[in-house]
Amino acid sequence: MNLKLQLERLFAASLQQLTGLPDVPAQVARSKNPQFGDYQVNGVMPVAKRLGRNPRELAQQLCQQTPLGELASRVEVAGPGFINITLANSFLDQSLNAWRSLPLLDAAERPLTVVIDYSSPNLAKEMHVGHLRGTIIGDAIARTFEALGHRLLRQNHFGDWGTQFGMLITHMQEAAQGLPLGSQLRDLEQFYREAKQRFDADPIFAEKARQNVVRLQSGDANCLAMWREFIATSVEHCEELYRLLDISLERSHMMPESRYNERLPGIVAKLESQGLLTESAGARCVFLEQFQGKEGEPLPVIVQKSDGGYLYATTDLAAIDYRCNELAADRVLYVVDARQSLHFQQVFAVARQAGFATSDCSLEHLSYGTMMGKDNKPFKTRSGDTVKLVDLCHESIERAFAIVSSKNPDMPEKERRRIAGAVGIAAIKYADLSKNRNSDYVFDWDTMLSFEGNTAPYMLYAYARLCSVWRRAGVDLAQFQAAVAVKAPQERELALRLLQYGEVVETLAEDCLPNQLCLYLYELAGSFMQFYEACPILKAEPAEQSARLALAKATTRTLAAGLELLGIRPLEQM
RNA sequence: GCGCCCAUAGCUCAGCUGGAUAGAGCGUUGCCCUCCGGAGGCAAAGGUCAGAGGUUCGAAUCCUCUUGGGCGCGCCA
Repeated sequence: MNLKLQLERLFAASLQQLTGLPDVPAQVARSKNPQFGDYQVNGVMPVAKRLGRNPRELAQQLCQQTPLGELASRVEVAGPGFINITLANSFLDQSLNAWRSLPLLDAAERPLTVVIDYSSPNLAKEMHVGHLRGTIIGDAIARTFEALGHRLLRQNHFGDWGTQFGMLITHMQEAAQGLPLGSQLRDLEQFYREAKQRFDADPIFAEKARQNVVRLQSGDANCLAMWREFIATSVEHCEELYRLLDISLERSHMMPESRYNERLPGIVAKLESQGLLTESAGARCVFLEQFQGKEGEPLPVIVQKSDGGYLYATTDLAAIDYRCNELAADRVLYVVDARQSLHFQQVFAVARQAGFATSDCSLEHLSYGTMMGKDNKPFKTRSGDTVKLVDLCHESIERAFAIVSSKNPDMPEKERRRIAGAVGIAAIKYADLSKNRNSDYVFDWDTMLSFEGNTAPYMLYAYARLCSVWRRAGVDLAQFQAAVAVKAPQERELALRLLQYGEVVETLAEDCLPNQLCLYLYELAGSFMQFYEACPILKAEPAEQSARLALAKATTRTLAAGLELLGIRPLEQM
């Protein structure tokens, strides 16, 4: 169900017929202003300009030649050459009634293999707020592609192989005596800080750490064993968070850096055989003309250090090779923060040049901005430390619990805890997802936990209210079958909004901006609230009641499905 | 020095990739409970879209410059 696409095709076809020009888009868009109908055709004016014709005249002809049938109740030329379309109520009814027995989303006409690289924490430390956005946004995008029937492959490219592991292993060797390792690693952040302190302060420790990196990478059994133990603990920490945040990443999606280790020499060899490698100050680099550094000197992509070690650019090249050639990806999406944009530009360019990425494989860096505190500086604790993700989640749940308790003092505590758990996590996710990922955003507890405005609590409330209607009506949602019959303006508005679900989700798979879906769901919830105020359901006459319940059912399904794409579980009561 | 991103209502943010009179929420000022969950709905006030040029039927959106902010630029990831 994609009204926009349906109209676009109708008008584009007759525009082509009318002008003889191939591939002219009709530029159908939702109308912002209700006086301009539901949809508008914007594509006539540019074409008229190109052909030196009168745009209003051409628009008039286009209206007459486009077979809209029963679809529209009003089609008119307006302004300099817009065509405004008002859909017929009967068409809205028919479409909604047909939709009842269909999946909410159409399967993609051309299913793609889409690889998405997200979350990808560094296992040396515990996950902190810096990982939040990528994890949440990536997860929503992944769920969306899946729902549209694409072949979606999650890749959790976590950092388990860097230089820091030498440091951590050394600290484990020296500090592990006495306490069992498990208890030491309970606070990974603390453990990392201690190791880092010793590394910076003690040259002997630092030297041992460097040796341990070499031993680890060359397969020393002892080092490997300690490394495995550390990684296992760290992975458990991540998984605990994924469960808490309801993130769809699982073991099978783990494709850490270490897994590319044995491929790295081959990557460098291929670059060399293609004459792309240059040695500079002992390091092996690829220089591309389009990248310049300070003072206009060429900027290298270093793929092998002077000591022979490999770098994350090398691993990323190996990952591109794997994703494009072995996984046969059509699109590879990197949900990584904006500061790495130069890195990805370089790596993508080298990958193309060297043929690791074929020309029909699209490499996309979906970057996102920084999470800021209320002071407009990167979000930190009062003492200036990074905030651990677990702590953030628990604080959110606690705050939600206080709010839920004040709203429902008589509810059993267990129930309030359950609701607070869902609301607290939903609030964090929704606050992030509802903002355009490209910009930095200010993290504010009061705004995100507010029940007013475009927030998780408002959305969950709207859903709970819907569920309450079903309980009151004594009707089983799954069993209920009745036809929609739109009359009141609020019913019409809601019906139209419902039918736009598909086009919104399909757009999301194009531009990967989940805030578009949030906005849609917020407007849907708003349309429902207005309908709910203006059109009584339970007190209506039987015929009217079942038509309204039919609208309510479509709303319930759509809201639940949309929230699920965002990784948010709706609550039946709150 | 070079490059990327950002600047929209008092505050927090949208603006669907160039469409008509720039929209929400908070806050402010009012209104609506004989009503299915008031955790709601309705309304008002609030704007030089940082500034200046340019492109064109049409610009918050594209181009150039200026100002102000964030980030990144050789062996960390």
